[in-house]
Amino acid sequence: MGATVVIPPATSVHELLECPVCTNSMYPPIHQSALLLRTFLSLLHICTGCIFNHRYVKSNPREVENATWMLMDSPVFSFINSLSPIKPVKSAQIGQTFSSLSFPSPPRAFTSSNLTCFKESKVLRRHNPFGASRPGLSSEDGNKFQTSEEAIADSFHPYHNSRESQGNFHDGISVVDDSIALPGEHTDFSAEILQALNYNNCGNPGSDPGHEANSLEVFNQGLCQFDPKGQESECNWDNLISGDTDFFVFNSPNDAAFKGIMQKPDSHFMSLVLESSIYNGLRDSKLKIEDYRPEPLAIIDQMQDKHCLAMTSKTKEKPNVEVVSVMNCGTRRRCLDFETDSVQRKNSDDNLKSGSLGYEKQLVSAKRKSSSQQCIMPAVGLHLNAPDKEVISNDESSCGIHLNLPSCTSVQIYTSYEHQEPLAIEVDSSNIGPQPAKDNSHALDSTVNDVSQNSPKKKRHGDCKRCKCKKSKCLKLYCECFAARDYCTGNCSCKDCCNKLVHKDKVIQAHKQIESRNPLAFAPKVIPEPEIGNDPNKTPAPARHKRGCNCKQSVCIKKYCECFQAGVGCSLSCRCEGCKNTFGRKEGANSMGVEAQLEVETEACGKVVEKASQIIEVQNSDNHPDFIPISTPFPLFSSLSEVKPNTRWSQPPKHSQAVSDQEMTDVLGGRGRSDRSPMTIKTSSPSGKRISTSKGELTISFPSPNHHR
DNA sequence: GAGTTTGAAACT
DNA sequence: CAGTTTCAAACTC
Repeated sequence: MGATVVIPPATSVHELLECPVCTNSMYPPIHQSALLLRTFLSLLHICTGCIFNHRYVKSNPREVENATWMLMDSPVFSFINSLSPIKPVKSAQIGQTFSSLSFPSPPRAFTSSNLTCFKESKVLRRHNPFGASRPGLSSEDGNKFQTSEEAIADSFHPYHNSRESQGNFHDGISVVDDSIALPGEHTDFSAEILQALNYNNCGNPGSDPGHEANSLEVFNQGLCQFDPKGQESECNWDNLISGDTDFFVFNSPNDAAFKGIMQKPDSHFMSLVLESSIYNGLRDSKLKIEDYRPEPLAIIDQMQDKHCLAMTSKTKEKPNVEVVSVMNCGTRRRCLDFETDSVQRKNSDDNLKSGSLGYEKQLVSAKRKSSSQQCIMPAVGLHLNAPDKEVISNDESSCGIHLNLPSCTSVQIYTSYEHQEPLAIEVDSSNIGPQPAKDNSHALDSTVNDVSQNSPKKKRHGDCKRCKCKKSKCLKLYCECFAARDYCTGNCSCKDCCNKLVHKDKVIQAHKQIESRNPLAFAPKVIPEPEIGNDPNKTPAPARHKRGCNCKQSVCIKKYCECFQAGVGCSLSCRCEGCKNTFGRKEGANSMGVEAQLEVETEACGKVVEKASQIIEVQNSDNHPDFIPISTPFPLFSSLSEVKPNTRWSQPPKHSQAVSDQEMTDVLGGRGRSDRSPMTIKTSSPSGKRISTSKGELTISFPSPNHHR
């Protein structure tokens, strides 16, 4: 307790952090479900691989995160628990504004894999959250908040009861930006904010009275980035834990961090907290904050989505900062409206003259509507300087966060609460520039998709749709959501769905029933494969499907095959016939004749080469500055890199659909691995085919037909 | 978007 | 445990 940890900042946006334990580059964030875990790890700069098995993380990133409960027994967790909160000793970068939308275009797509962009970190320093400097926050106040550890603990099972799982957790991590200066102009605002965020009455009878108010939110600048021209907008989940600049975990809104943020409306600050079913704890914390803000406050009941975004932006304009917390699955949502405009503040009583009333009206309207109609509200986050704009979108399909930026750029962030779902942003920048590519979501999609790789049956190419169960009531493993231990959302198109919080009992019952039948039914399907010596040829994949597939028709080269879908090779566990899994065939799958095998291999390899050629073509034609070539450690494309020496594709070219992210992902090893180790792609020719290039043209050479594995 | 194919899950 | 049915995702048109 009380140890001071100074975390050095990365020096470059593209600099990868180094795990102090293993000295490897840190594994990037994998998906959203382990947000808090990754937050902790990021703050400690300890990579996921050092928490879990490195090879397992490589091959089963999602499973690792699904197994974050393991952390509870991890000494690292104890270590984290023993640390006092962190606060930065270096200021956030200043100079990016929403008004100018000068966010740098982040790397896209493949960033999450080997190329995760760990942006510039702040030097963080822990401080004692139990110090006397907690004005206005009594111990009783503290009881109102679920600790971040509790949130994590609660999050370890999607069907948890956050209130039932009171743990013996203590302090959280607080990151305070000491450098945040308070423009006098905004002093009143901050005071107002803080006054508004009055916690004196916030209570949580169910909480442990011994608990200190704790980490409330995880914020991270750079999570979402907006292109100045509105042509590019992305949410970079990697940034969420990458130690990026302003990374805040508030002890409470009364905490200095919160003050700083709110007192500095021009600070470049963004945050996004996804509220999934596993984030009830965090959500509860959020709920507490907003519960006791006297006004303006709107309560939106009976929400089902699971997002929460809070954001402030650095803008030279005085933003109306409205923080809207969206609760999920029948829990309430709270909406905050922070006005920074002094005039508006002074005239706060005269809301008719201020835009905030517009918010209020709309929010209240939304509340009424939601209360009366039990509508499913998509995620709502923060709205900036857009009092005249729609605050909350009731479009279920949007399932996102609607941001109205001062520059008239409306940013719609689409994200499912589900960790495996793609995240997307749409930017309506009609007033400031060309319309963004319709498929802005694609970039994010790819980003998050990368993050969610190796997870079977997760992604459905850019949309927010999820399961479509009709008969199973989403209470059987047929249902992807249920199988992933997630609740269905409004994004699902299922019928008679019972996989909702309101049917929690049914869900748990079904869960238990299935587990009684098969205790491992919800266990990761892909497990690490022990290395076979050091011969890479004998280690087709670092993981394999636990039970193996049983494919008959698809010959394991389509997503019907769970092995293929998981991006792993087939193994002896498989009972497939005519296996042609490009990620690796099971031993003894060479029953086909040499010619047939060669044909198959040629076809498979040809497809890979074709895709690679497309990529190269796109790259050459696009020549985008953000298209960052990097060296490839990975055998297949080390050959391709001959086309462009030392070239690999950290991102797909922007605005190009010539090669989809998914395709690229597929080409680059299937599921978008999140580690940055060389990927094992079985198209590296079981028969020893070699891909070489000459003057930019790809050629494939084949060894003797007698060559077999 | 509708229909088909496919293989896992569930059932017998 | 094997065979059959159910189911929903993946795929095709």
